[in-house]
Amino acid sequence: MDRREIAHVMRTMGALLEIKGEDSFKVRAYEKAAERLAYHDYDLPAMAREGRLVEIPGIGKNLEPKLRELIQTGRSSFLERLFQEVPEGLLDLLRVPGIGPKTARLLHESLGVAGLQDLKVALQEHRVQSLPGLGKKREELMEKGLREIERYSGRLSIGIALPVLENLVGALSLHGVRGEIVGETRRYEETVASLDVLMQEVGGESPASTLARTAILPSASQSSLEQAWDPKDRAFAFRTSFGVALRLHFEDEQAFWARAISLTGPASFVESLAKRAKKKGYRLEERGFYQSDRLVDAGDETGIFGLLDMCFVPPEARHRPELIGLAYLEGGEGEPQEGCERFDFVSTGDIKGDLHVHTSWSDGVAGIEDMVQKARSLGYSYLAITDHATDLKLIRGLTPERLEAQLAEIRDVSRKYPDVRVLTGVEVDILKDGQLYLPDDLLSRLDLVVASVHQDIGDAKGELVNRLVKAVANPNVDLIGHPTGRLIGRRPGHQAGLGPVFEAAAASGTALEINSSPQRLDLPEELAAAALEAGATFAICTDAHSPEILEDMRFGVYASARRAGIPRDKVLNARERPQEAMKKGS
DNA sequence: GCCGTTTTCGGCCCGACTGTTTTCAGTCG
Repeated sequence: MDRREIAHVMRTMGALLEIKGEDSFKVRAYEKAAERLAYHDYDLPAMAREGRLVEIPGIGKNLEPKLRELIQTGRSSFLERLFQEVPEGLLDLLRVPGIGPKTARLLHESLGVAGLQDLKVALQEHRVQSLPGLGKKREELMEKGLREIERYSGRLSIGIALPVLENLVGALSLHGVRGEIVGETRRYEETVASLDVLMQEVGGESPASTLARTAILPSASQSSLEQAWDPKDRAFAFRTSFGVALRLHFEDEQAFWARAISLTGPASFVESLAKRAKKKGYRLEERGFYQSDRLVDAGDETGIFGLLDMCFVPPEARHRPELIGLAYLEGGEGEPQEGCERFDFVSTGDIKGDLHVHTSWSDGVAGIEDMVQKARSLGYSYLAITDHATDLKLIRGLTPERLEAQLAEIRDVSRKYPDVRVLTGVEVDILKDGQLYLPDDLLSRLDLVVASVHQDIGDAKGELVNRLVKAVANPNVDLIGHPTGRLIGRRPGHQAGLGPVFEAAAASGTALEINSSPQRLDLPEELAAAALEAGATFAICTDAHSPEILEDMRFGVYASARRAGIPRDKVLNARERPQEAMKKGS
């Protein structure tokens, strides 16, 4: 079981306890433990064996046995008990805006609502507004949120899907078995409906034997493996705790890459590639790349594109038909890969620094020095420390006084690490009237100012676009943080009518963030493409609240920027020197 | 439920907003 899947189960336990009405700090303890497990790479099987799980911060005498069972058997009797008391579907209700644990329980106990489908019906019949404490407004809020949730139901964030599959492929390779990530995950879709890996068949070994030998699914017996095998699909399908299926496809060596192309998709791309093949005298099928009924050994996927006189089309660009046309090298011979600058999108290797991170000066969990050390380990040339300046009380934000104190600490840390330029910055709130939370004279002294909307996200007065335009026009603002404010699968954010913001940003040189957090991916691909069209520049940032999250940069780069076709010269933090990444210079 | 103790229990993420109340519970950032 992947550590992220274990973390997911712990989080589920917490949520179920919350619905049961348990003490909120107890719930919090499960969430904290889950967080810890998700982001730290402990050798869990060894620690479980040696009774050392309690060494993990947040794991005490009560969580230890639950965690150990989960690690060693892939099951949890505690979770199963909880599910007997609280229907699984109630968990989904918690994602609906306006529904917390109390309301979820109320809906269940008085209306028998046990999931999203029940809720939908109850809302349609206006039975929800009759409940004590609820009313018409609440019903409308739920109805609106439900639509957003339905769009993402049964889907898993790329932020979990990708690392889980990378781990799995890594474990396979330790056993000499080749695996490639395919499907939506390979294309960096924001969310995926299934987890797909293509495994190469091992000569003289059945797929079930190969799988049993690699022990990547410790809880699966040989017989259960044989049951999960679908000979027609040539794939195993397993249920995961994430609610999406894990599919392990098998193919022999000769047909491996043809099958990989087919499984990577999307269907429209595979179809047009097959047409191209036909035109070039080949036949591209699901299970082989042929010329006159003979399997062609093209080497790998790139080789197949080459034989079709095409540039390699990166998987994350295959959903865009106009890009496929660009890949054709007519009359082309020789080295198609070299002539493919048209796919020269910004890449993770181009990123020279992160311009939006938090520390324990506001709601981050690590100190400035920890973040700087992590930035160094990633090979960055610069890092901007941008803690919150906000009047939201939950976050202990930076006041002018605390900001002064922080600047002194940044100076000290800077001296210690001369190889990384630590930029002074702030993430300042855009208030309800479009003013910023800190005064201009203070902002003008900082290297970099991120301005973001955290208040009145619901945009009660319909002023959001004006607020953003006002912030963009402020000469002290370098970057607009998570411009739409969406949270994937939870709230849609403001995705319509941002044209004026993009135009203002292009005119003033204020960059727009592509927030790399897999929960946000904001700007999303379509809007990033629109902003690019409008002439805007971008900064791809992680918004990290802990050092590990600095590694999430790739999600912004791939799942938004590259899918939108953004070139590196439009990305501030792909620039070599920090001064170039700041509008004002330094 | 965890942690850190002044070692056996109290603190841990606070407070505005909302819609529903008739004095506030629940949600959310």
